[in-house]
Order: sequence, then C-alpha cells, then structure tokens
Amino acid sequence: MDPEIVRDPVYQQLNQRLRLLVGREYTFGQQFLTEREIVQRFSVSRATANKALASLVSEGLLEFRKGIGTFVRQPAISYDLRSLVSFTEKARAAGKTPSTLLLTFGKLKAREVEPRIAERLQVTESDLLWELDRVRAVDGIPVILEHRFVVASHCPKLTRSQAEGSLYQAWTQTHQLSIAGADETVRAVLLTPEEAEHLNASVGSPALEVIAVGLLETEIPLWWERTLYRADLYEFHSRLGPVQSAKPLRGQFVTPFQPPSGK
Amino acid sequence: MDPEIVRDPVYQQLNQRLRLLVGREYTFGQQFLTEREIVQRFSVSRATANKALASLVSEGLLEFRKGIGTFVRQPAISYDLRSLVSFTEKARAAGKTPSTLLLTFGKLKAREVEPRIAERLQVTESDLLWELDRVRAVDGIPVILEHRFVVASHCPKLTRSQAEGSLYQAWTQTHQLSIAGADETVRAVLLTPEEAEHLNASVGSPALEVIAVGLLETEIPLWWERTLYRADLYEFHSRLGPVQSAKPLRGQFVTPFQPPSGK
DNA sequence: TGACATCGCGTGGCTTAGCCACTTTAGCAT
DNA sequence: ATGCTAAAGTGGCTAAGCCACGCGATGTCA
Repeated sequence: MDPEIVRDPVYQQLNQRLRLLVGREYTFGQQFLTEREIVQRFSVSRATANKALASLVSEGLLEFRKGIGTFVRQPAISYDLRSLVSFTEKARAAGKTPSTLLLTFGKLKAREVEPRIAERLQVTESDLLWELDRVRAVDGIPVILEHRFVVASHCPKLTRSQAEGSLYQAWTQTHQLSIAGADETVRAVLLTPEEAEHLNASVGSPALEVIAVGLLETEIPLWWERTLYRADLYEFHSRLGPVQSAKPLRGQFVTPFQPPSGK
Repeated sequence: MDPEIVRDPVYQQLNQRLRLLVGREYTFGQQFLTEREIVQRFSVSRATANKALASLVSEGLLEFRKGIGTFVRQPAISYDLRSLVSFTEKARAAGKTPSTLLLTFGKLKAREVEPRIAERLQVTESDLLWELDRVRAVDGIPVILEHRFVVASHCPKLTRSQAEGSLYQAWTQTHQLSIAGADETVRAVLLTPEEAEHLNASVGSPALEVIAVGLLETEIPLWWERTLYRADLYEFHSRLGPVQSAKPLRGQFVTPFQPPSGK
C-alpha cells in the first residue's frame, strides 16, 4: 500500500504554480495566461483553470476583465511579509537603529506550553520548541515586548546570536525557509506592571497586543508569538483595496503602497 | 435567469446572496448549502455554484471538506483587514443582530473641521461635509463609537434613515459609488469618560482607535473617520498571504489570551 | 485622406452532462 | 456484538459548447 502523500486538489496545486508565475514571468499591468492557455500548458480543464484564476483574483493578485483577459494587479495588498515580519528591516527603513534585548532563550517540549498554543502550532507533545522573550528597541527606546515559540524542527541550528538579531534573516537565509503567510489578531490591552517595566512605560497604559502564527508554504506553522507594542510609540498602518472580485480598476497607475512604519 | 439589468456576472450576484445566508440561516460549524442544493434553489449551474462557494471559501467565510460538504467557518465577529465589508454585513455574517444609534447627523462647511482632516479629504473650505456620530451595537451591546465626515458632493441625498443603517449600502446602491480602498491607522488608546459612557464601558479601559480615509476609484477621498472599538469585544484579524481552504480550524474561541505566569 | 461603421476573433461567463474519489451510514453477514 | 459491504451523498474534475463582451482590422463613405 502506498501511503500516498495527501493529494491536494488540482486547483490548489495549480494555484501555487500560477502564483509563482505572478512576479516571475508576469508583472504588474501585463496580461496573464488566458484560461485556454492554462488548459494546454497544465493539462487541466477550463473549469479548473478558471477556478484557480478566480482564487488568485480573490486574493487580489489578478483581475478579470470581461472580454479581454486576466491581468496582474497592482500589488497594493501584496503580502508585505518582509516589513510585517522583520522588525529590524522596518526600523532601518525608518532611519532608526534597532536593538534587541534577549530575556529568555531556550528549548522546551511542546507539552510544557499551553495546549492552545501547541494546537495552533500543530505539534505533538514531544516536539521541541524554541522559546524566546525579547525586548526590541529603537534608538535605545524599548518599543516591543515579544514572547515567541518556534517549531525547532524547522530551524534546529538557531543560535543565541541569531536570536539577538533578526529572526527573519536567520530563517530565510541560514535555514532556507520560505515564509508564506501569517495569521494575526490585534487587540488593545493594558500593560501589567511587569510588562510596563520591560517597556519602560507606566502601569495601566495601553498597548497593542498582536497574537500571530507564522506559516510556511504548505500552511505549516513555524512560530507563534504574542507581541506587545507601546501604544504611544507604535501604530499600524494598512492600505486596503478591493479583494473580492473583478473591480475594473482600468486606469493603471495607482499610488504606490505605503508600508507600515513604526513611529 | 431574470432579464433585469444583469450588469454583474451571475456568480458575483450569487456571491452576495449566499453571503447573506451565512449568519442568517447558517452559523458557525453548520453545514452550508451543498452545490446541488444551490443549483436547484438559484437556478444556476453547478460550476457557477462552486465558483461562488470557492469565493466565499477564499474570503474565509466557508470551508470545503472533501466528500462531506461546505461548512461555515467564521466563529466570531472580527474585523478582517483584508476585505472592505460593512459593519452591518459583518455582524450578520457572524450571526449577530446589528443596530445603530445616531448621535449626530448634520451638514457643515469644511472650514469648520480640523485642518488636517480637511486636508486628508482634499476639500476646500467651502465644500460641504456630512458629519455623523454613531454608536454601533451588536445584539444590543455597544461595541463601536464612530465619528465620521463624508464629502457631501459625492452623496448629496444622504438621508437620516440611511445614516441609521448601512452607509456602505447607501453608497454602493443608492449613490452608485464604488469604494476602491481605504487607508487605515490603528492605535491602542484609553477611553475618555464621555467615550466610555457611550460604549457602556468603564473609564480608562482600552480600545482600538482606527483613523481611516475611504477612497473612491481614482483615489478620491470619500470619508474620514475615527472609530473606537471596545477592546474586550472586538479584535482585528489579518491574514497575510494566500488563503487556502482545507484548514479545519477547530476551537478558535474569542476568549482573551492569558499571559503565562512568571516573567 | 480621414472619420466612422462593421465584423471577426479571442476572452471570460455560464451551462449541461457526466465520471471520479472520498466519507458517512445503514444493513447484511459472520 | 463485530466487521464488512454497498449505497448514497459530497466536492473535485473533465468535456464540449454557446454566449456577451471588447478590441482591432477591415472596409466604407464623405
């Protein structure tokens, strides 16, 4: 019996392959492959080709134009993972000097963390996790307090010095990992005395709490984090565009995407 | 199908009708209409039914399960930073009943508002603006306090009853406006006594503050708003990267995260 | 020559008809 | 009771074909 690796639906595989083409062979404004071309090139039915395209349209990558074709859309909503994930790059881009204070750095078994976290990381009790507590500062002023668990099997060689720098860099370069997405939940909270002390803020002052799970390419979780942002020093900025469907948007040139920036 | 003005593709109309059903007739966890049921009920082909469903799956509202059916996914009311959906629709999709308390409704000249607001709206001093203050509630519980200015020239016929309902609907349907995007800035703040009273919350409790500018198709500003979300009842959710389908996503309650002891 | 009407063609939108793989369920055989 | 089998239902996928739409080449007429 072949264990037969779980076979994903064709349109999802097609999805991934097409997504790679966007940005590689096709860039903003260009006409993308037509449904009939996809049929020939990938040996699928037109319905499947359309379903995959529709999915990319729904993601905001492409855009349908009735009677003309499918076009690559302005990446306004583009997965700006780099800037959202990498505090270091974000700070540097803003002309500031980032620094990191590593409070905790160790390895533990998944059974030692809250079940809810282990569940979201899709790990079994015996799996190993890195645990990191860090204070991130900009120009010496503490801005972010983060608590993070990383699935150790994906980056077994994580070093202390890497943990004191940019994790994003360690993942993408040293470990050759490709971060595909992240699930974020943002809330407003009040700082506890301990948290306030780390952030050099007053007790009971507001903060943004972000709980996020970072994902690799096949929806495999890489890390879980709870991050607190000092409300007076940090704000989130996002530019929304229509995602749903085939809004014309024929006039091409739109003002470029403004990446979120710390303040 | 019906003759009528069939300007939009069928699957998009179907999309909207199905989205209304989510939350009305179907809530979290339940099995949704099957493709074959949709075929009978709406007189469309199965391919079209599937396309509409796939779209809702891509939005995160539904979830495909191979060999079983389609299920409702969205457990709680959450503000999806990726999609521009109205509060009304969002609440209904979460299975709640939305209501609105109109505090202020009037028209004023742009010179009467703060210069930085007028600037972001790109209006001259003599232009007219609608001013609205509203408390939005879900199942009778106030969750949102919003302060909004709308450029009156784009929707001169705005009525009081429209202001008490869904502005999004009034814009897109009555005034035939096409909302193309929004610029948002998210912060954490503490509620002032006055704000806390409107939201039926305690003074000094945290809230999410969203300052946004809504844009029409050619980057023309339509409205400016400052909105406060009660932190204990509302969370922002943002999914970066592609949304795949086959995730069970069990559990996922809205219970607030409790920081681990120690530290 | 230039402005305008026409028509062909390729595109996505949509339908019909049908088979497949998967999952649950109910009933049958042991 | 237990375990197996078959049926029924689901989404996944293919095939073939018609339609409305937008564009551009072509042709017409002033």
